[in-house]
Amino acid sequence: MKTKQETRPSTSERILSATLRLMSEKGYRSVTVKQIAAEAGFSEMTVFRTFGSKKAILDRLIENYLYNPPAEKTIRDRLTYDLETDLLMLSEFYHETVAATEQIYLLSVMERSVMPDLHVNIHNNATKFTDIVADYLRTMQEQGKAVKGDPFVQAATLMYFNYGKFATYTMLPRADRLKNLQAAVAVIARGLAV
Amino acid sequence: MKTKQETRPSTSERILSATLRLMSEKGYRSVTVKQIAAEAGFSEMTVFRTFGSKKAILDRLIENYLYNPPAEKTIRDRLTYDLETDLLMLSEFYHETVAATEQIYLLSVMERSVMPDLHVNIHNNATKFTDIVADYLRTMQEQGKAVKGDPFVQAATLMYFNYGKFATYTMLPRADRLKNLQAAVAVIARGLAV
DNA sequence: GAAGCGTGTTAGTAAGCAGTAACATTATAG
DNA sequence: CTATAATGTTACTGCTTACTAACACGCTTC
Repeated sequence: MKTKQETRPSTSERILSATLRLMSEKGYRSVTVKQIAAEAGFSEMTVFRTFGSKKAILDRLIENYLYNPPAEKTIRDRLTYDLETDLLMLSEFYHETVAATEQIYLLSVMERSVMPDLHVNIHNNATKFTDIVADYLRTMQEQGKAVKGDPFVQAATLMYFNYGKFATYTMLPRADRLKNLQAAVAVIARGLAV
Repeated sequence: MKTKQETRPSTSERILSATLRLMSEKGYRSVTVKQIAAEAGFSEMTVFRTFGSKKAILDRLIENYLYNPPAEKTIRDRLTYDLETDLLMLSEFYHETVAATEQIYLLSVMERSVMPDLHVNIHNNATKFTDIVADYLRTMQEQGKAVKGDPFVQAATLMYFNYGKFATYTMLPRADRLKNLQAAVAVIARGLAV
């Protein structure tokens, strides 16, 4: 535990972020420890001294992710109960959240057959988010502010859209991740309005 | 060229499909030639005799895909110019098309840093499909049967949704790929109706 | 300045894997 | 039945890569 003052990242932190950067691009097997060391700015020996094995670095990455789950805290406080406003806010929040863990997402996709738990975990987080949106839509239906229908299917419509957009821009990096998000959400909001 | 009568697949065909099956799960590097041989029901030697190298199998797979592009033929003929009907038909057609090439899709995702061309090619096919939907929506707008707006953004809304659904079920295989497709498309169709 | 810690360097081992060579066996066609 | 094509078996080479051992260097701290 260092002082809270942000200093130069530690050796293990630099190795971890280098590993994540490389493996989210090429996958576990294609990345060599030598490449990790070079990316982190150390010698290969230091990597082995710090983590013991290549596998241990990956394990630590996943452990770190699982212990710092994407925060879903205070979205509910920000609801205005105006349909389009809220759906846009929820979508923007989703994109912020997943953008922060997109490298872990890519890794989980590429190594899904080796570490199915991680991939399922990430999927479950998305489902949780969909549940929140579904809860919201149920409330809106009760208030006569949203069209009647299965709220989970309605929420999933929005979330599959958001996921499709996220995945596209994550695997094919370009600018403008959120380009046209407002206009697209407006279409869905209109489809859900009364 | 054998007779047209469908016989037992040839050696090279069996090796190719075994390779695609394995590599779409684990990626190029994690699959050994020995595993390919076992999956195809041959000895390792036969694989090398047939293709010369591991890389050559992959090259052939991609070549086959590029020479048999997903057919987009006669969708336009099937349009009814009823918004929801057509958007559902287009979505179903999209899912049929991509389901047929989902293994190539998975491979292109996992090897995207090694073969960016394939990944971009697949993305371009999706964009072409979006263009078709956008053309359709433009026509519908002109006929006063769809709400005014940028038709490409409208089409992309539907297609990001479809892609999100496809990707979810492809990377996390379960039954019911098209479950709730109709209800979800109905939401989007409602958002696009006049 | 001595001790200890973090890091680098060099050399090496062991395992896995792509690919080759040579010969044996089985299946198929004429 | 025989010749040929397809496939199997075994043994091997060479390369890559995870990982270890041993020693050297420099920086901080007391």
